[in-house]
Amino acid sequence: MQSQTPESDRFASEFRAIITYRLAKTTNLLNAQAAHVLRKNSNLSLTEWRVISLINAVEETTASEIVKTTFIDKGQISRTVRSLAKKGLLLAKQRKGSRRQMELRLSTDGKALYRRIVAIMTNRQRHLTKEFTSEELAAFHSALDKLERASKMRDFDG
Amino acid sequence: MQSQTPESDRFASEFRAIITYRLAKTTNLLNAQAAHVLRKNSNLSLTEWRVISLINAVEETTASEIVKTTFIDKGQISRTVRSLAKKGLLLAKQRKGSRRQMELRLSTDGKALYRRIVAIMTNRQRHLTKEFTSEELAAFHSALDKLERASKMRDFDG
DNA sequence: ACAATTTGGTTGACGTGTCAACCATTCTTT
DNA sequence: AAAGAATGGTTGACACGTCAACCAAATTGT
Repeated sequence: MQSQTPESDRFASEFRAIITYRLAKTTNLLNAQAAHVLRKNSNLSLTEWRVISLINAVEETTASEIVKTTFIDKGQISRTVRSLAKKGLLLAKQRKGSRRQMELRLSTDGKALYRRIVAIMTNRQRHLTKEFTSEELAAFHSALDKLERASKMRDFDG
Repeated sequence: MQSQTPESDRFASEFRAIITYRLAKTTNLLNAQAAHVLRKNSNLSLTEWRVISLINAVEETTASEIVKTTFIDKGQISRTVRSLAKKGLLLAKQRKGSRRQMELRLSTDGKALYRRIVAIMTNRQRHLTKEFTSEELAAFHSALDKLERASKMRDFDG
């Protein structure tokens, strides 16, 4: 068995203070957890799952709209859409009045899978936030907003 | 020009609420920012930078200790250590009394590079947190702690 | 109507992250 | 002292992310 104390070592104090480091670590842990849950309950990757959720939320969308909201690379979205289509989980058809935009929707299988997985993921979300008061949650979101805004700056030398 | 509103679209409300999604997005933005800053000011990858900082903080360490604190994959650490050694930024020598543990330290070049980059990164850290009160910062860290603890659970079905 | 620009999407190359197998060494148990 | 388990580290295979080039369609400017 290993020590339970998180970061029970001499790095601890120095690095807990660095916000990006902490954030990256927590996100990695959470992503690994999500990937594990998905692997166990489906054959979806995390990106595939995110794309499915997104499409489900708006019924019908396009690749570029997904890119704009998620900031996931457009190449990756292109490939993910194709793999989901190949798995029969989404339907991509020409949007009428356009010869290049694709109208993306979940297939019947896709919707069913979504419903099955979202139930599990909602449990997870509940578990993750159960020690948060609603004020804490709001504060957390607002902190993320601030960080996102601050992430636009590119130069810190000079 | 594009709309300035973050997520000024129909996905917004649904997904802002999902904490892991928000977290992943913010972390991606911040990591991209860090990678950009590093590319501009050095030839270090983000992982290399993290390893350098870690080693600097404790003077002397081993690969496995880095793995334990960062949760970065040990294979990746192994390769990163090698590439840093190849760049002449760190020294890996046999720890005495052990024929397999490597004692890792920064070289003179490594220390100089660290000092140069850490100045920039400290500016960045300041920029990122400048809109935070110290209470907000503490609350943010505590929220990350809670999430980290909650990330250990693996099953949400059943 | 035409050229120039922007947009939607695809592809290839490459770097990084992740997993599992593996080996040598060290520690534990008997 | 030997067997078995645990540890430190390396490697290969592969999935995923990221960047840039590219193409066709659509929009804008003149």
